[in-house]
Amino acid sequence: MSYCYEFPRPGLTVDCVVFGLDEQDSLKVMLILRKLPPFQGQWALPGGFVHLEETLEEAAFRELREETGIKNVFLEQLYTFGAVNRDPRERIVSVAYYALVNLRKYNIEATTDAMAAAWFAIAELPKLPFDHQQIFETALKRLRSKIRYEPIGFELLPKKFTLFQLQKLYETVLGKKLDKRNFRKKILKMDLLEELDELQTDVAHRAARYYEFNEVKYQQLKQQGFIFEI
Amino acid sequence: MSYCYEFPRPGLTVDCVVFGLDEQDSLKVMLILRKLPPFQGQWALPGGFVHLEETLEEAAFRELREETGIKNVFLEQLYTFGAVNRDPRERIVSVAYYALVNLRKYNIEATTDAMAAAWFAIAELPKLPFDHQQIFETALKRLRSKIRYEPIGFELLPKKFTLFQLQKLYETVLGKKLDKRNFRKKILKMDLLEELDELQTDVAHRAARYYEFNEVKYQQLKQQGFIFEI
DNA sequence: TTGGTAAAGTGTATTTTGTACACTAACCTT
DNA sequence: AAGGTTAGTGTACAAAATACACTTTACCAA
Repeated sequence: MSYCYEFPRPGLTVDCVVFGLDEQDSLKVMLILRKLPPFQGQWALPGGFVHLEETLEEAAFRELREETGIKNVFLEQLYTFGAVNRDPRERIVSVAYYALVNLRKYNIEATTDAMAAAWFAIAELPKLPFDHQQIFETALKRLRSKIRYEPIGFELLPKKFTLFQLQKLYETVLGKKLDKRNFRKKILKMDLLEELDELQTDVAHRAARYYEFNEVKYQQLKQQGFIFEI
Repeated sequence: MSYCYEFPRPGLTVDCVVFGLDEQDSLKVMLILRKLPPFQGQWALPGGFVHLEETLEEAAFRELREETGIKNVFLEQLYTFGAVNRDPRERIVSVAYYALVNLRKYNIEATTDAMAAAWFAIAELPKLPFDHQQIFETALKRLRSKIRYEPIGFELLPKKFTLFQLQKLYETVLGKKLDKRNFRKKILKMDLLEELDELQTDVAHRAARYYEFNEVKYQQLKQQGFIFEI
């Protein structure tokens, strides 16, 4: 069976840049091992062809689920890459998405076979096929700028987190140290975090308090013109 | 002649939202009158199918030139729209771009036949076909947020402009009044404008000084971490 | 020529926000 | 009991944002 058109058409794919924070607060990206040519056996961004009956976002979620087991995560369109020779086979245009994941929930072992997908520190990525290096760089740049004026950082943390975890996250993503007192003052003043009655346990020092991000409150404030900014 | 593939493929198009500022400092969008079905005879965003041998940006520039006569303008990718039923014929995915134009240079009469393209005030757009209303709204939102932290507003003005023209532009796009003294203080402090030895002529009041945006200086400062912000 | 009109151009005082900085508290380990 | 580790807290200073009103210039019309 084949599908014929009057004019030639580019192929259309989606690719995903999945970011996660590991236990040492370092930023990682999930790559998959390609099982088919081209670039068989190389690590690459998860992705694949868009089906006719699904939206672009649905295609991105489907590929993520199929290739890495990840679901129910923050996912946002990044940019569409359309260089003429980005794929060695033929003209293929790719709509890139980026995702933010609480990495603790997605130990690779639990979700897919460990040989097919793995987390890589962003400073130690292998050489990527196609224009995936460029896609990754675009995603990292977007994450770094977006995290400053939208509260998307919480997507990388567990539901309950300490203020210091949050600070470390910002330090990691933005690549600079922040002042502890000023950071706390600023984030608490926004009134977006719920202070929980729960403290850390099993830590070798004074236990920190847990907080939760209040998404509903954020949406309300946003309506009223509030602008999140770190 | 026809082109056949093993799996069905969506069609791939580009659409452009072209913004211009008219003489009364009001924001306009260029629409074209569709000559072919679907939606024949309706006003719509300029756009068309992506060819195999051109990038997405090249396709957007080509369609702009062919349909409106516009060339050499600021053009940037906006978002890719992929709802399953956005086109009544079949599945078509569209990569949207937005453009900023010095409208005085592009009087419709000078560039293309006046019946085929026209400027519309953004508050008085006709009903648009496909998801073009949504594309337009996305573009307007992008323009409003981007103009605050990138010096793209200058693209809408002639090369030489007065500070008051610039202020009016910001007031129009952002939809609020700004303080004259504070605006001048802020924009001049950035040191991105060249004061020219030239004044307005033929105005019924004190003539204002012309200024020019210094793109080279902006790129240098940006390298050094400078962030433009209004 | 003169008076009216319309926008140009200019400075300061106040408020708000950002920044720099150091010690005590609590809990675990040895 | 002492030492190690992170939690948690306030103030003084600097920088940036904001609010605000009058004089200057040029043309036009009477």
